[in-house]
Amino acid sequence: MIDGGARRGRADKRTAILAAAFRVFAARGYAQACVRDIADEAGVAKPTVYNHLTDKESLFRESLLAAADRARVRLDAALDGLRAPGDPAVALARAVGELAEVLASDEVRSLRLLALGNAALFPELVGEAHRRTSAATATALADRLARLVLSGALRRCEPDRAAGHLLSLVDGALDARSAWGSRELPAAEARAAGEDAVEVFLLAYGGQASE
Amino acid sequence: MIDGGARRGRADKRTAILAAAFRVFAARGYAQACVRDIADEAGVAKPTVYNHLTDKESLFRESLLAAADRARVRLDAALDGLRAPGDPAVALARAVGELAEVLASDEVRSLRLLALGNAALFPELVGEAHRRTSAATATALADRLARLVLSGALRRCEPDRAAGHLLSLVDGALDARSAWGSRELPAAEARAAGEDAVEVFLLAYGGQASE
DNA sequence: CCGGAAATGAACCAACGGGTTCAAGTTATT
DNA sequence: AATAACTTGAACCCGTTGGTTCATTTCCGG
Repeated sequence: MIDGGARRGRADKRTAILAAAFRVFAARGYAQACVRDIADEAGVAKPTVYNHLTDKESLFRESLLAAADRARVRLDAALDGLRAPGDPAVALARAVGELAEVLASDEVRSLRLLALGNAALFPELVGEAHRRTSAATATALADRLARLVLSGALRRCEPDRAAGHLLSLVDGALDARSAWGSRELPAAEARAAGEDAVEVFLLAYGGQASE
Repeated sequence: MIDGGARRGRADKRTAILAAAFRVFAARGYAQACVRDIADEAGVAKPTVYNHLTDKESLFRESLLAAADRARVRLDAALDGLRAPGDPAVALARAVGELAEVLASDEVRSLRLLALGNAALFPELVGEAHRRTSAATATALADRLARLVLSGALRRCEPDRAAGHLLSLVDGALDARSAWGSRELPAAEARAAGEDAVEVFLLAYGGQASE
């Protein structure tokens, strides 16, 4: 999120470049994206790109990590609904539905795809992106689930493990319905996938009351 | 699996080329893999490659689809254990453990990664690979689960939906434990992930006896 | 409004790699 | 043995693209 390098050039150009880079990389893939296109998309001249970032590789790294941080914010926000009081079951369905929507969004999907698809070239990025998004979401969700256990809405269990299971169900449902992302998934359907996941999750983890 | 084009050149060379191509693509990624390397890996001269396949793109397509068909065979084999008689719960754990091992294997992981990572260049391949592996496995598993429902080992449910849930749990567990595949997963751990998935699955779907 | 940093565009370089060609050697088939 | 198909290796062509240079213009802080 923060890296304290002495920035060169105007900051707004830099962020425009990184955002454009991510879009172009996502659309064409790393190798097929040429710096020229990225510069155009950013509304900037090619030398300007090289004034801000040393080379194409760092362009990829930085733009991807920035996207990961943006994704993290959105994922966290989706789970924030679980902090509000109210019926835990409906809150869970709502929050996870929202989470599924975010996970199915273009930006988040592209992020994961780009990291995975270029693992050969950027091995560190896979783990780093995973840490900043999936892993972070898992622990955040585990925290929320722990409270639900205490409140009796969920049966006694290990929150981390349960969070992993719930996220697996969501991811899996999204993958299956979109055929690995080859079919565009409308927001409503993504939300439905999330709610479906919650339903099964509650079958396994629900408290006595919700069974 | 079969495509009836009039084959040119010696058949053994062709299969060697496709196998080598898949290995090189998996190791370096599509764009970074050069035809020269593939020819070397196959123990063949470059023009020979172009004698069998028109260009690099078809080289990728064919090698990937061939790998998908190989994967399909292994996936089906893993589920075949469910046909044997015996305690359904242990059979399920064993079969899904084996399935997880196959899913975590280099070849199957690479296949998925290559298809997803080059979706921009080969959009059709994503759906096709998904159909030949994940989707096929899902329906095969659904068939097995249906029998388990009839035998009373599982509670009444829609087999397709249940199969999707079980596979989600397996995939998710593998992704989480390997950090999206960035950490190599030993076979034993993969198997454990599969068995863990079955455990939760049975919590949600187990018959009265297994609860 | 002034001065230095930053942005521009155009031209340029060099490496890389897909794809072809060709003459010579090898393998099957009849 | 003869013939046709296949393979080989090496050289070659050429488009693409990452990265640089530079003279000129634009922008922003003081």
